[in-house]
Amino acid sequence: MASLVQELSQIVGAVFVEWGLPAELGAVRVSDRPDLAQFQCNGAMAAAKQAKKNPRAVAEEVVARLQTNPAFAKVEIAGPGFINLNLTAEYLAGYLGGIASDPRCGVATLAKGKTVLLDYGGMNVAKAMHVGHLRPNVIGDALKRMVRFAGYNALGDIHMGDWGLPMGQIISEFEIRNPEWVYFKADFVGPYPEEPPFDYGTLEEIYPQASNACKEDPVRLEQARQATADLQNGRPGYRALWNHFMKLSIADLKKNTDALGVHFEIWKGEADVNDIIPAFADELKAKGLLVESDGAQVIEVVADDDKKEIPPLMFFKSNGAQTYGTTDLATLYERVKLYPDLVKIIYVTDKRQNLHFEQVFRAAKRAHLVDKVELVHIGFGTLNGADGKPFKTRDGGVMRFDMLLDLARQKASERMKEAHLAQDLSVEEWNDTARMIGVAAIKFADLLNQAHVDYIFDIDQMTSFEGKTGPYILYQAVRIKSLLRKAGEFEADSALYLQEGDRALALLLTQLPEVFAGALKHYTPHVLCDYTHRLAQEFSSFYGNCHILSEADESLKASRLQLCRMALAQLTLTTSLMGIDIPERM
RNA sequence: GCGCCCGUAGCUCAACCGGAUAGAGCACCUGCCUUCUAAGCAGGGGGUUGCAGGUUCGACUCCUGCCGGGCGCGCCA
Repeated sequence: MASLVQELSQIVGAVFVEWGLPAELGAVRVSDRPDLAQFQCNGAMAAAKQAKKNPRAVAEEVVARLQTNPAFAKVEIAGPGFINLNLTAEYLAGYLGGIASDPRCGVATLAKGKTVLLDYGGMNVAKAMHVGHLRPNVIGDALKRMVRFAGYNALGDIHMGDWGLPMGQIISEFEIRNPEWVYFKADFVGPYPEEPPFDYGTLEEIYPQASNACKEDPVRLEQARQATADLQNGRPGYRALWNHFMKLSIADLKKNTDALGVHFEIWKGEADVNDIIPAFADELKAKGLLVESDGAQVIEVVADDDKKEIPPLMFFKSNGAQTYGTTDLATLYERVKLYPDLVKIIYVTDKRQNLHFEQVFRAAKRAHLVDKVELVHIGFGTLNGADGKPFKTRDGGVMRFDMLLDLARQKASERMKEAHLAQDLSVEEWNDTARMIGVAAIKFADLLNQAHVDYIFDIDQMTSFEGKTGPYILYQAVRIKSLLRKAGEFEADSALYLQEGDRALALLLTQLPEVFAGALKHYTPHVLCDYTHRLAQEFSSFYGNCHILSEADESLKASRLQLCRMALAQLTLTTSLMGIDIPERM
């Protein structure tokens, strides 16, 4: 199914071809000047440059042919050679009618049978999920939904931090506190207990204490390092203890990500590649890529045309231990083997890891691991407080994730009370609606900002029902739902009669395919947010200025209800791509 | 020292591959509720796009040099 802009580009492109010009120059796009026209084509200027002709003369040749086309109500040349186009109401209505009942709202499927893996969790074992985990989860999940909607088999991998020094720090801390536990007895032959002798809260508490102890005391740090090495070498008691960490942590992470509405298909972590690392290292050695440097084993990643210094990827530290470079590269190696249809891996992490991923990607290319796989790193910016510095709680701490969601829910609830909204809801419905609005507020605000820039986290602003916010979008969508409920049954494929007041909304509804394609191509969900907001606003304007239920002309009423239904369908689709749900009432 | 990112309205942010008069939201001002959810709608004011050059029909966008802010640069992840 071609989008409207594609249809128009074909028409205009064909005319360019008639004049011996490339069809691509006939590309039509939505006009920059809606006061002058609905659509424009800039190809005449480019063609004139190539053929060294007068742009207006070229445009005139093209326009002469277009004027006879029944699709256009108006074809004009403006300025240096812009071709401005307006559609007839019939043509526009005909196009919209064609996508009215399309569950994809006119967006074509772009791919089939190919797998894209997204690595976006990055949460750590034994460490409470906090505000810093918001962006990778929200952005990664949205990108995954977009990739999936495009037709790919999209897999989200949480890639937990479960194998580094923190594990050794916690294990050694437990060993100091509870040396009598069977996990630490060298002569114990098992089996180890099924249930851990501690709960998740204890684990969460112990980690920062152990971490601090190691910072202050080199001897303590050495203990932790040794424990890490022993764990990685498979010491049974440590592995049994580590299994407890995993079980408790995953349960807690699931609770948090479920509350946020973010999901993972793959719950793997750094530890999962531990066993393949020796063989992988041998392969790298055989390829001559693993070289010694200052006692460590590294992969050089400098290129001849590099202007900057780029350090090698650290594969084995001088003490033989792994780094996150080791596990990231080995994970890549495993993923490529595991998913034969893999065409792309998208990593969503803090942008401060830019250099690390450049190193990993270069190493992977040198090792020919990814000859058929594209690697993409989306580095996101910092979440700042009102002072422009990294967001902290009042007492200077890091806000826990569950606190963050609860804060958003509370704020949403306050706003609902202020607005006297949803007063007839039951307590359960009220709380659930407040929760949905809170999550929508946070996700929309996060996605609205370009991923790579830092942004100011302002909970009052993002939960506001006014302005470019999640709640505003939901509010408009709920108004449509309410309207459609009142309208009752109506002809599903009613013909569209586009009056003056309906035109702007109708025109906007044709733009989703290009918006989606652009957002997907550049990995920019904020483009989708912007469109969603424009659509909500355009609907609101339409709603404020046009009679719908009270419209006496039955066919016009049906046509307007059809527009409402399409607007709701698109709002539902675009918000779902952001991981945002729309309540029935609010 | 080297490298990456950012600098646009009072504030928070957009601007598709170099296109027309740089757009939204907030805040401010003026109208509109006996009609479908007024936390809505209609309208208004507000800009030397950090600075200085360059490339061309045309630059927020590309190039060079400055100024200001953030971040990174082998054995943490």
